[in-house]
Amino acid sequence: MVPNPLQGNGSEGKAARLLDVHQRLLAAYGPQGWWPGGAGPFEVCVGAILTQSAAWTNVEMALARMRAAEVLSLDGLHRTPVEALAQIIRPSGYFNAKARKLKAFATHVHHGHGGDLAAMLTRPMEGLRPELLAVHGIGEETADDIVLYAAHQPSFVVDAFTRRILTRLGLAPPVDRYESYRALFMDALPEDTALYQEYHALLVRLAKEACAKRAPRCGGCPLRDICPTGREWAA
DNA sequence: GTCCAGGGCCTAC
DNA sequence: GTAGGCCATGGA
Repeated sequence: MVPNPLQGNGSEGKAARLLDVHQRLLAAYGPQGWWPGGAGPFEVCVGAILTQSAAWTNVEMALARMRAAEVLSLDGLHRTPVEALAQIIRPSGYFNAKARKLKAFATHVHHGHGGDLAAMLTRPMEGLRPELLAVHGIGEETADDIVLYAAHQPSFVVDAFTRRILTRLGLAPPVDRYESYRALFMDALPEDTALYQEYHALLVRLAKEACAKRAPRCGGCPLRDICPTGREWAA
């Protein structure tokens, strides 16, 4: 069968629509420049863990406190007791759980790669991603954050925003799984790290700017004329 | 006061 | 294999 791109059914139609969505978001918001190297790979890894179910402003507070306490390094994570670390990262929420996760990450880099984070991150993502997933506290989204923004390898990041936006656009995959969403993007898009980084950041921008969970502002949404559910919220 | 934020682990069924 | 509880702060 030959999918009709105009109907948005079939993988080819979805691929074309996903490319169209990126073009529209880029035109509306411009490049977002998330984690463009200002934060080193280590800080990206820490940020990826701290941001789990937390607002980024809270993560920034925690990172600043870690920097001030001189524990924002692999060595710093090692020598700081988990209880002390938890107090430092308090503002990011779930601080006891996240302190354990940070310690687990540091321990893994130490034991698995002799403390050489760069060596770990230069592994091809086919090996790196499963390796990260095996670390306590690193699930699929966090692993992809690290692969994409710290290792600079093309693994698409799916978050709650991505799912919400695709659902409203009528582009959600039939099976509601992380991997289904990830495959949707990776099958549709060329394998391009910068593109994946920008696309994900643009989706987050859209979610905050127009496609909020409650009371979305569809009037100002750059996707309003290609979004089938926009009308429900137009008033 | 309520809701939400750049999730993941653990346990029970 | 999956649904539900749990972890917790700060801003809107």
